[in-house]
Amino acid sequence: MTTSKYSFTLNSDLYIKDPTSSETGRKVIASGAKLILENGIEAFTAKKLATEAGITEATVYKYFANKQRLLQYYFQLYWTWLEQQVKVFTAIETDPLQSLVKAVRVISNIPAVAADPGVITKYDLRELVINEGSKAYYHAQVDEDNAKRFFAPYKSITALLANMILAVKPDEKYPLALATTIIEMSHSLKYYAKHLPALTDFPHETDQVKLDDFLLQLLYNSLKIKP
Amino acid sequence: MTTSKYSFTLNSDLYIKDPTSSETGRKVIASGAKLILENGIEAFTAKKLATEAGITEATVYKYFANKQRLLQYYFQLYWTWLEQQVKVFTAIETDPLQSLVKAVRVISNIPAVAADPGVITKYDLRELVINEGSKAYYHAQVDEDNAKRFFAPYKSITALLANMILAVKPDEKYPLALATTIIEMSHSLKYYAKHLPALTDFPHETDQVKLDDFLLQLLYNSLKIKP
DNA sequence: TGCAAAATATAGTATTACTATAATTTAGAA
DNA sequence: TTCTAAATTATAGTAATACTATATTTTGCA
Repeated sequence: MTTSKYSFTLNSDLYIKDPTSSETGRKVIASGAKLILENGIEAFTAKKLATEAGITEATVYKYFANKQRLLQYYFQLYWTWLEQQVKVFTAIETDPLQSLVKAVRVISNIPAVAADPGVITKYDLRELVINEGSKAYYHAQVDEDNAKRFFAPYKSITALLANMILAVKPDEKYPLALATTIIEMSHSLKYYAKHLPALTDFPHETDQVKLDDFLLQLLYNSLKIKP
Repeated sequence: MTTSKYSFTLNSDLYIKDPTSSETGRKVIASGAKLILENGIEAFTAKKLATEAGITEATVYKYFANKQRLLQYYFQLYWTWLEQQVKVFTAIETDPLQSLVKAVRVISNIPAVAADPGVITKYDLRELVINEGSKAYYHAQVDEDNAKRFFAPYKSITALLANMILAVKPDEKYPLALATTIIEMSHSLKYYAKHLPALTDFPHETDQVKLDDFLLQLLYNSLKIKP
């Protein structure tokens, strides 16, 4: 493990050379995210990344062993950052329920902001993880990768939310499964709203409000609390 | 659309030649499922399928244009079959709540049974869909594929469950999102229990009972009903 | 200024995801 | 039974991919 520019620790087994340690590395990250967002991970190749970033294919492989690792890098970066966000935004709350509600809102809704050129916004990073994130672990090598602790940040934010659930309802039988449900659905329902709206009751992209409302309802009802 | 051996209709755009119409086609389906289950869709190739099935690579392409279509075929087969199961098993119930509970149990739990050799069991088909199913729609071509109605059976079972939810609680604001949540989590929590148990409260594969209990709890609480 | 590290240019390999076509086998109709 | 059409095979080929290797050049910094 090494500390990177993001001011938190990412698993160093993910990369060969830390991409935050050089301008070239940062270009790999930014161009990779752009291309994966535009055309999906399946259409993404090292050659396209090299062309987009203005570097050579061989250089790409100096940073990441393969595209699965690059995807897992984004995955880890996202969840690590999101957990930090949750911690920052809930720190000011004193009431456990208010904390929990705040946490769900932070997880469910990331505002779009103007980007520094050549840097991925968190909004884009989130969209990347919504679209492709599940492929980081729905993979034949999941157990190996899990042993390398590649999914630790995802587990960590889930555990954090589960503990906040327990703080509100200490006798909750399934805090982890409930936390997992909230986190997973906050992402997948967003995807469905955009691409398979028949699976949701909030078909338009604009209906973030309804998604938040649904998730909070689910939570309130599960904790048997009145809003 | 054509009617196939499964006694329900699958979208004929999924295949070039109906694989249920010949022994060779059935071998493609059975061998494909076996290989995808064993090593995942990423490691799966037409050549391996041909070798496994004892046919030639060219023949495989007479049935399916590419492996994405084969995956979507399994996806559609599974959800079509599962919806039928739900209908069969809920037909005998008269009480809407009992119907709904039965539906959730059918969706969440498919018993392992002895296989006819050379035929995929529903249990294996389910595992395939749990492991790889999301890749049928988390894909850059999702909108095109949706326009071709490849996801119709998935939408259909979701709508069925949503209507059962409405039968129990007519003023439910988000019946579709709730149905989607139950269906999605019944599959993904099973995967997590096996591979990322830290995300669940029922770590052992044996704990199907706890998964069922969790999903029913979620449902009861959402509908504000006491078990 | 000199040296190590970083990046490039270049090349090459095995595999994949198909497509094409001619030859052979098979199944069913006349 | 023979004929025909369809199914399948055998064979071949192509463009692209996912890397790996290595010698050369550039760059950063002590």
